[in-house]
Amino acid sequence: MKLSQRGEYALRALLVLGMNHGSSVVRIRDIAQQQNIPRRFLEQILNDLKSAGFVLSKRGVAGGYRLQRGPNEISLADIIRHLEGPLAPVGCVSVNYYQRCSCPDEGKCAIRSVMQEVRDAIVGVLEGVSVAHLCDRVRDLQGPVENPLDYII
Amino acid sequence: MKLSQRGEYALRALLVLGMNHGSSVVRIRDIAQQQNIPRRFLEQILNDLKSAGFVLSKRGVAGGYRLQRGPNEISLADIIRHLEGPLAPVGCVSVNYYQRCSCPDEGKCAIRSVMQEVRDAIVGVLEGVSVAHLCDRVRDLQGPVENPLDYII
DNA sequence: ACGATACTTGACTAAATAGGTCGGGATTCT
DNA sequence: AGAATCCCGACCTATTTAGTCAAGTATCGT
Repeated sequence: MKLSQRGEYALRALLVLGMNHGSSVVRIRDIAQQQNIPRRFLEQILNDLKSAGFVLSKRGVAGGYRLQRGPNEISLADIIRHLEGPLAPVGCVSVNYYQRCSCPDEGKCAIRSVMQEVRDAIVGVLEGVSVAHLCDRVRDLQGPVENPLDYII
Repeated sequence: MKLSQRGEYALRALLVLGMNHGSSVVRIRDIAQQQNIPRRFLEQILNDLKSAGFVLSKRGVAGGYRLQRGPNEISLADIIRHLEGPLAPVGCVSVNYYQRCSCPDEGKCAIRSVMQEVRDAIVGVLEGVSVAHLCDRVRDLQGPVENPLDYII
């Protein structure tokens, strides 16, 4: 479950969009500058998030991105699963990306039973946190600010 | 924290050594055959585990490997940390492999605070399980067997 | 002493993944 | 029309993963 750079960028971008939910759209360039993400790379990432249904885009002069669903309907688990694949440390305990492993009997595999616990622990945290929750944490951790763009993410 | 093939092989090998603790040593070939691990690759892995102090080796005709410390003194966290590096999903919440990330203020980073919880959850499980615990689970999951080599791991 | 058996060491390789970059096309606003 | 913005696919380089291989060294039984 090591989060790739790509994954971290995606989370940061979605958090920016979450903080600006309600206002129209945010430009790639603004997100890239504010978060110090390579612009071209971020284009690619947002495109991916778009085809996955996390965000919407608007083209043209006043174009940009915004969240497709409400911030409280998107869990970090969903996002990371889409970006990085399984949350589980091994395929044989993954619910969404199950893959049989080479051991003779999964039901009797001790390593698997531990990994199952690890998976449950990870999923427990990530399913419980939505983009909206992240936004709350930002506001909790920093004092209230006038302009949403002033929040440091 | 996706466990690599190498890491899984290492855990399986250590579990075999744990189940055979007390008897003298176990040959690479036996572990490889029993666990269906490529022999040459396993050589490499055990060598690594040896220089890390997890196992001891004996050369020559009646040679093989055994655990260096007692099975209850080796936690899965230790093993995986050595093999795969940080357990934390991002470097900025890793205790043993801390690495500063690019965000302006770690103390106010909402993503980091979630990742911190994920790390704690993972470490909580893996620190709590030793090779000895794994062996217990094997015996719990399978009925008792005469020969330690008959346990399916 | 000697040969068989096992571990030891270091180099090597092929394929996949990570982390980007780039050029040019399609839309939309003014 | 023209500028700004997203869209799309191809491309690139470095690192990691999953192994393989050859030759060397220690140990034991006879």
